Amino acid sequence: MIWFHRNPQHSVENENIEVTVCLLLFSTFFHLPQSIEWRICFYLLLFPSMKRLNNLDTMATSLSMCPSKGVNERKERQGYSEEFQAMLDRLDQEDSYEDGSLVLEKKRRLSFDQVKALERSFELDNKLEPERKSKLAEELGLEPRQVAIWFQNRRARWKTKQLERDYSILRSNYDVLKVEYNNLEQENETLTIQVRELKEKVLRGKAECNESLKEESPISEVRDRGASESNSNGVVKEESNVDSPLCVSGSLPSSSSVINWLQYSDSRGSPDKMFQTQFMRMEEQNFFNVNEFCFFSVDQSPTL
DNA sequence: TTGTGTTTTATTGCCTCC
DNA sequence: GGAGGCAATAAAACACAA
Repeated sequence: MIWFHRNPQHSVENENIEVTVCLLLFSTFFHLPQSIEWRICFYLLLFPSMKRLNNLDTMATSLSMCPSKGVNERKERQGYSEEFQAMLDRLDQEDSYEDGSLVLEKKRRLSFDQVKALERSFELDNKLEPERKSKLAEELGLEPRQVAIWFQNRRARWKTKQLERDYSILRSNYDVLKVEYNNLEQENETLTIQVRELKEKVLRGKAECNESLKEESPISEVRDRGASESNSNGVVKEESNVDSPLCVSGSLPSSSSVINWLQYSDSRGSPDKMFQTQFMRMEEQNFFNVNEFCFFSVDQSPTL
């Protein structure tokens, strides 16, 4: 009975041959009749579902090793007894109808030419009007519904491809933006470092100024005292502040005083020109803030 | 040969439009 | 309410590696 195994990818023809060989052996062994009717009955007994997979005539011809085709079907059956012929007809009819509707054929792929014609038609217009559907169906020997289904599935495939294309475009745009963002981030970092260095220079300049003032203080004190003696309204103190604007004790220099100090020290030739130029430019653009040096947040990620 | 993944054909259920 | 479109899915056919 190992012969009767079922395999989904096993062809019906091969299986019929195997069954036939097995039946012949079985019949010989048990002295059973070896007529074609007996073989088919035996076959149907063992494989009641098989009558749906292949039509009975194919099975019968296969079992009898006499293949028949199309118009010869009735002729092939003429060799059967009347009762058996009637049974075949009855089974054929049962096989053709199920719950009042026709049993559908097994799923068949469209031929190359059919697909080519449908593709051509789809390229012209991916929507199918009833007239075109009927015409195409007639030309290709298909059911109008098959044509409609093909167009429907083709539209779905086209849509999927289109989505993939759109995605790849968006992806490449995103990659470009990301590279630009990384460059800007790097630039921002460089500028931040540069600003920090400038700030340190400013503080260092202030310290140097304080030291130099300490050295000059006895002279100025004498001068101040003399001036205050001659003029008691404090004008001289202002003059001394003009000479050294950064030296206002106890607070950081204001931006205007920093500029004045730069001009002052430039006249003496101590800070370098580049430093002054950058500093002035930042001052003009209101970029400079003593407590905050970052140009923009680096935490902000690029978005499309 | 067989298991598995992909493609193609077909069905079902829902929605929109006329 | 019927026709047609669409998304989700089933199932058969096919391709291919092991």
